[in-house]
Amino acid sequence: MTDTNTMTTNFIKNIINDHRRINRFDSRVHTRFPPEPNGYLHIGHAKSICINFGIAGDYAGLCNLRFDDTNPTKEDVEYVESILEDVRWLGFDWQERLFYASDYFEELYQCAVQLIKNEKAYVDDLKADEIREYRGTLTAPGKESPYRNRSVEENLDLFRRMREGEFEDGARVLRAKIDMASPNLNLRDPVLYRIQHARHHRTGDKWCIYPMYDYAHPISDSLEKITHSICTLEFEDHRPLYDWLLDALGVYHPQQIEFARLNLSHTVMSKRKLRQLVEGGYVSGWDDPRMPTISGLRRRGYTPESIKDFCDRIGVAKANSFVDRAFLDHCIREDLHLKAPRVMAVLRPLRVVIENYPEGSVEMLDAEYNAENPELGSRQMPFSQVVYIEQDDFMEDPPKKFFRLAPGREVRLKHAYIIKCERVVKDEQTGEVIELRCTYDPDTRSGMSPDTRKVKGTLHWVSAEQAVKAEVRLYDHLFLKEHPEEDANFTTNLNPNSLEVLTGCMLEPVMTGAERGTRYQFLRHGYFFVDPLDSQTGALVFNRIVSLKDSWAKIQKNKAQK
RNA sequence: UGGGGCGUAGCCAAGUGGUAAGGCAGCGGGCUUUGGUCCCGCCACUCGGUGGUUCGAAUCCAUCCGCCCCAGCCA
Repeated sequence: MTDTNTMTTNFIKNIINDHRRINRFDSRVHTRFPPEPNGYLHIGHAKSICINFGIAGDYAGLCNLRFDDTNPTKEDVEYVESILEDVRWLGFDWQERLFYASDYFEELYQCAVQLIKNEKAYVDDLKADEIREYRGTLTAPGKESPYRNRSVEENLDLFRRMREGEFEDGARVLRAKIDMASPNLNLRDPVLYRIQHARHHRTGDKWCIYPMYDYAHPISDSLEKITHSICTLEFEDHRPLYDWLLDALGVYHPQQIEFARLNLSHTVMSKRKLRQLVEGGYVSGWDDPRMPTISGLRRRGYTPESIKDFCDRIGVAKANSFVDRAFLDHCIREDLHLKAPRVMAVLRPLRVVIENYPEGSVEMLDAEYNAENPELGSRQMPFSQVVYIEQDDFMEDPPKKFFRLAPGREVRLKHAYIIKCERVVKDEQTGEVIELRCTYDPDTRSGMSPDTRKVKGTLHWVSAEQAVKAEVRLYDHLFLKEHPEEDANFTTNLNPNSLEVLTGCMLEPVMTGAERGTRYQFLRHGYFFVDPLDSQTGALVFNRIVSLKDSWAKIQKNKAQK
């Protein structure tokens, strides 16, 4: 992993540096990550998590984890549990500072009472659609509710009775008394509390009125003595309300700062759309390895380090942006490059018989796990008369620059010998190549010195007799289009080939013991993860995390386009 | 047509009056028992456009253009 984070700067850090220069907030830095438990976290949330916990770490400050659980009808403990797991998995520690907005319901209520007493809030009897009408439009000012000038006593009484459950859902709301003519719609007497006779996942039936985000959030930040309340751009318009409320209450006042949320190419990021993919059966669940959710990336085999590195390197700014998926791929390849043992796996086997190799004899060849990281050690690989190679590594009539196996041509089998293709055996019916008859040069075993000849191609292979069968799942972009959300019905852009399941894959015998949740490089293919749920000893299942870069495939693709 | 933001390479992004960092992608070459990695080189005479201020402007001013967000009793 690169160590760019400590050197990178961004506009948020610039603001914080300014604050520290003038000793604002006593030079403290205290952030918070405030998810609503109404869905699973995705990589966009990871960006926010990394910013909030990262900045706290950079300035020796603190970062709280706080659930913004103010809407019981949409939230659930299933989500809070998954969120806790995801943040923890990413490697962040909120220590003893796990909070819930619902912990503050009583304080929030008392603050509302104070606003009423100061004639800064009132109970409105208008119905939802009436409030909408009274709000006006983007260009026309709104008009004041007929209930706007009730007495403090009446407001206090009504608000208390709202809490006590005297009224039906939607019968009344508590509103801030600000300015119905404000060009900022958020200031046109925003709703602070609504009546919802709903059971809350933490407070149960204690409450039947629930605070709105715009009301609960600033006060929660204030109570926690947050210094920098970092959120996404769409809340920029809400900042005047955030500031108004805290000023109206005369309480500790954090600074809200907004940044642009992350968009990733070839996928969708909104909770609503991700939910649609799950509920529509387009994917197997929130943790489907094709999903951009934290749980999906984890199931796929991405490391927390690679995700953090990615988040650190994409930067933080206010311009809307679309980060290329290729950059995420780059980050995981870089992370696994030295970490992952490199082993042989033949995904689409082609049988090769080495005619001059003594039948029935097996020799063990030494093979290091990672030539660039000797610490990973080595293992023994059996070599025998019958091996499998990749179907793609043989062509009967190869093009110019193909330097793999072809009739009459030689290649090296990595860690073993140079072999020559003598004959091609085909299925009499279909004409399909079903076996290669080859010879080997016994003087070319790896490690022998002097090395005999140089050949252009080196192939991976597996000895047939000892091979371990496995299932391998190859993943590709979930969507064909770079920006699938451009179309109203984004599901039409789904990639029909985003998952390919290969069942007859042949692995070298050392892989028998591959443990769930571990990562390997399959030589010349990519990085693979032993599926933590589906893999069994004797029935191994691998997820492709990311392929290796493949310049041969690129050449082929460019040629095909011409 | 109200308000709030944002425009630096194909994609991110630094840059805060002194002459355009870095990464990804791409292209060319070297090395290579992974067509991987690694190494070397190329890739913005110009910062949305146009005027202006200045010895000097991506940075300041004016004006125009483009894109995003806001009319939930969601967050």
